[in-house]
Amino acid sequence: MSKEITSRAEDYSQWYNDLIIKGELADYSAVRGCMVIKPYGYGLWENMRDVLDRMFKDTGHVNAYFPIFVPKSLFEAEEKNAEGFAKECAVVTHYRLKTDPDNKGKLIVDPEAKLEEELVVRPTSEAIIWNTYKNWIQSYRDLPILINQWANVVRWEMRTRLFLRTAEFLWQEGHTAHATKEEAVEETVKMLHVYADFVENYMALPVIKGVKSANERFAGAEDTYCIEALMQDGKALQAGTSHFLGQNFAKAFDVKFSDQENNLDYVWATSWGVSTRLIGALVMAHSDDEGLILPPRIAPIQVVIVPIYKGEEQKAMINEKVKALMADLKAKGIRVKYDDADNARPGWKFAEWEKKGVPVRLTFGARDLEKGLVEIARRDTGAKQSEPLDHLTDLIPVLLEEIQQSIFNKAKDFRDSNIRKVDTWEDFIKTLEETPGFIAAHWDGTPETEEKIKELSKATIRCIPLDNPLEEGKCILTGNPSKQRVLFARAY
RNA sequence: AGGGAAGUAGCGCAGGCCGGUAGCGCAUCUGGUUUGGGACCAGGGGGUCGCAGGUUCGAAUCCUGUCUUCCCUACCA
Repeated sequence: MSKEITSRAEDYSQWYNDLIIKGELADYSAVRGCMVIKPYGYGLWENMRDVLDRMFKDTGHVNAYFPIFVPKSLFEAEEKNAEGFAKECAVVTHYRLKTDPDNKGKLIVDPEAKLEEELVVRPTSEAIIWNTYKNWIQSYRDLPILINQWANVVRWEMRTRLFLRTAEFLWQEGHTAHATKEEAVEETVKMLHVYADFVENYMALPVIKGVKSANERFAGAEDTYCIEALMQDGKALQAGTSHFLGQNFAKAFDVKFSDQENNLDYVWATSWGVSTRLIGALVMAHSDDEGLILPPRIAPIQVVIVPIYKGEEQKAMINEKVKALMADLKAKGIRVKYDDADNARPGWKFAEWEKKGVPVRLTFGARDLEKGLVEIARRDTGAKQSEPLDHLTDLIPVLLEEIQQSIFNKAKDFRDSNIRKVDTWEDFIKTLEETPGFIAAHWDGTPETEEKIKELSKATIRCIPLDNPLEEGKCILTGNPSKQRVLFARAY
């Protein structure tokens, strides 16, 4: 936990925003609620995307692309889904502008160019995709369809936050169609595990896998599975979701298939997605007051080299040694950057790369090099040590892995020490105020009680963990009998 | 939508109560000296003070209206 972080939300907000802006990940744009992802931040997203894409393909999926516009009539076909998103849709109503007759040089929307049917800018793609699948599926031989799409979506949120909740965001959405319920459920759970694998092993962020309660379920889903992560201020963040959609979309879009016995039945569906919100999770979970801390496996730059020299002669000597090392490191697949800009001093560069969270910094100083040494600094711990130049090629890959593990362990220790069992309402409120984090508590299983708890405490049920042990108990609010604890937290 | 705050140089802010030619820090540009943890000196450029009215000899400042943004509630990957 960062020494400057207080429990006050606005301080934490400020800290978070500064990290992202000063770390060069993203910035606010001219468009309300939308962000500009800068090259460094986009590089991070690309690395995450590449790993996920490989995982999707390894589990049998292929990529495709569907339109950004969804005709309103298609959008409203699955009622619950449409209702769930209706409040936050951007809608295209016209297709042309014209010069304002009263004010030359200005444009107005041409009232003559009103669309016959409005187009919804996709907040998610189930509607357009299932309308398409209808034409692709006739027989069990056409199944399963295992498609993923990398896309942008728009959700017109009232309140926005860089990466966590922007009006437009980038994501992937998988949409699969299956012949049986069992196969669809299996797919839903399989993809949840893919997400957990990615977030834990690449983003170094421990997650809890679970199922959402009815209140928190995706609009139009039968079951929503999720991974939940804990941020440094003790609030939870939903890091990814995988939905079992049952036959809801198949029924809404009339997607039927003939099975092997020639029976006609509706298709079973899943959808699953993670977004650029993951970058927000990464920032909030690992950073400190000096800036970002990026896990080596997805960091855009894994090693940065800063030279320190006096005069051209030393500079040339250092350049030569750096060039040789860089060639070796690149041959091992390590992303390395040489910061040889001569308009900034070393101290400036150190601070700058620390803000950007580069896992390892090498300082090539003329003084050390005379002894054949190079200083290695770890971003995660701040530790510095000098090592012989000729050992670096072997040492750095090992060090990067060690840092990856170390960041994960730190986050896991924090998470584990902030899951608390609570049995009374008084303790529940007190724990939320004094030591925020996950709270494992009994709940009577009714949506009404969940709603009441949310109203009174601002805490929601984050999930019912997958491997949750059964345990007799009493609901913390109503005292009614309960068979298991569920995880509560205040959330982003 | 309800409650609170703010709009002044690219960024961050002061000035406002008490009207009198627009200020500071960072950034930027020029020249020079520097380089082992955000260098220093000197000089320069950049603003119709959110917008529209009003009061006044004179408005960043006072008054009225208006727009925008942020924070707290509601919604949400």
